[in-house]
Amino acid sequence: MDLTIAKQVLDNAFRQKQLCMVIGNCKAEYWGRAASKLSEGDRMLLIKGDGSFAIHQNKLLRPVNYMMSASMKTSQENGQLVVLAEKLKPKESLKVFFSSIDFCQCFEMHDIHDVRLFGSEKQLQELLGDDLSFIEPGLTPLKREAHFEQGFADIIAEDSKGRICLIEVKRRKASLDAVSQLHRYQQKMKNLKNKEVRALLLAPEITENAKLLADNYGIEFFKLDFEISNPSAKIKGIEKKQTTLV
Amino acid sequence: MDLTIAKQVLDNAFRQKQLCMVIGNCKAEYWGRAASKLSEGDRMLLIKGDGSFAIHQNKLLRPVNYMMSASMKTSQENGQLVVLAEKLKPKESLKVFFSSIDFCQCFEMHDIHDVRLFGSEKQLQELLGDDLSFIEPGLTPLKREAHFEQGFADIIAEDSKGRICLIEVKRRKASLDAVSQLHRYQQKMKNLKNKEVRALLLAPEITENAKLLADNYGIEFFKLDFEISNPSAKIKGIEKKQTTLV
DNA sequence: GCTGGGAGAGGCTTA
DNA sequence: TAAGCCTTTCCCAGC
Repeated sequence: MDLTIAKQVLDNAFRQKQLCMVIGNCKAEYWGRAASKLSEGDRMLLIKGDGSFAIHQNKLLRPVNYMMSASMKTSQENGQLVVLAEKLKPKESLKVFFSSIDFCQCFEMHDIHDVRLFGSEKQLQELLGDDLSFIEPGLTPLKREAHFEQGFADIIAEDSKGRICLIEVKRRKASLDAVSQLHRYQQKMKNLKNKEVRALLLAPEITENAKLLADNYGIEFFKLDFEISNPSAKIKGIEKKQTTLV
Repeated sequence: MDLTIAKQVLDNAFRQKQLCMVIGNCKAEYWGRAASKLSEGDRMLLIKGDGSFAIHQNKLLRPVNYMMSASMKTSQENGQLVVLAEKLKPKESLKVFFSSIDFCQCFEMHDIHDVRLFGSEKQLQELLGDDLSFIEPGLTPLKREAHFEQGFADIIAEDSKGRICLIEVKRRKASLDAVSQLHRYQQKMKNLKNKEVRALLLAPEITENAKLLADNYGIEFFKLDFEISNPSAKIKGIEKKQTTLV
């Protein structure tokens, strides 16, 4: 395909915020938050109406080079079609050099619906929030998402003995990060209230090291059994995993 | 475009591991790690030779629905072209229903070069590893074996007073996570060696709360000044940020 | 605008 | 295979 034609097609499409696809042999240079060089090869350039700019190889989900909210400019240099994406804050530039183009076409896209997702962490929290006796008898919610200066806990509750309980819900296997995160909230709350604060971590699983760290911090782990149905999610059960006494 | 033709084009392209692009009006259903429903709209389906499967809207960098390493199957149901992506471990399925297709084409992609990235965290570590006196006079790296055996800090060194120093390098502004991460290493090392262990956090910046937490944990923060040049990165300077005495 | 944190995170490396 | 961690993470909600 002729590079000059391709340039015209793109320039017009940018104005109309169409979805643009270019396939051809190209190289690319990025400079900004990092820097990169991509040598010649067949790639697909995907440009979207909101300025999303992505160079895709024929592998992996993610683009090999990309920019969000970019301003685009095309030009011809040395018999190549150059597509430049630029951005301020942070200052970035991505330059693609097409030596040949197999395909270049743009489409108007009519799309008013966004995806509805079920089984997110937030949804699990909501399912739990209503009835914490699932977790432990006498546990009553105080307020959801109480904000601290350092982040927040998913649920704050009070147990039957009047102790504050911070509850963190994870939809995936809990890792060291999750334990550290909850520990930070626990420490912060302890300092605020100047009394004992329980920390409860709910997750479908936990890694071995994370469990050790949780035990070390006095964080209680509960196995959260849930299923993703459609169009929602359902808590099937919650079981406390006691610290193994050595 | 005729749906039956599109089906043939795709079936053939899957066998040849080509890059496939389909544009048309579709809806989609996902079930697996979570569940989702996407109502009708114009979208682009991008399928790659390695089984990467992505439904793109005309906005955002990321696909609205996707699957990696998927097995693909096409079929026709009720006058719709159905493209099904499935996977085991974890068990997932993504079904796309095209009611109409504007475009469907596949390309053989010749591409042997991958991107070379400069300014990664690992590269910064390597630049530092050679000469720690940048950070503090008398700081010397410990044996590489120790680094590998433990494997949980970027760099392990010894200061002029013979104390073990754990050094964590971050290429971006250090957050609470970074501080927690380094603190975990510090605690672990303390328990192993049963003596004082210094923890040094090197980053271009640090958030306010992260700095407070670092101070609280006795983690020392150093401002790391580097620049991304081409084709590499360069450490420009390292300056210790003392705890502000209130 | 910055900060914190989730994500169906993805993707890589090492044990 | 699992765990841990980096990413030009992306993306969003709060402040």
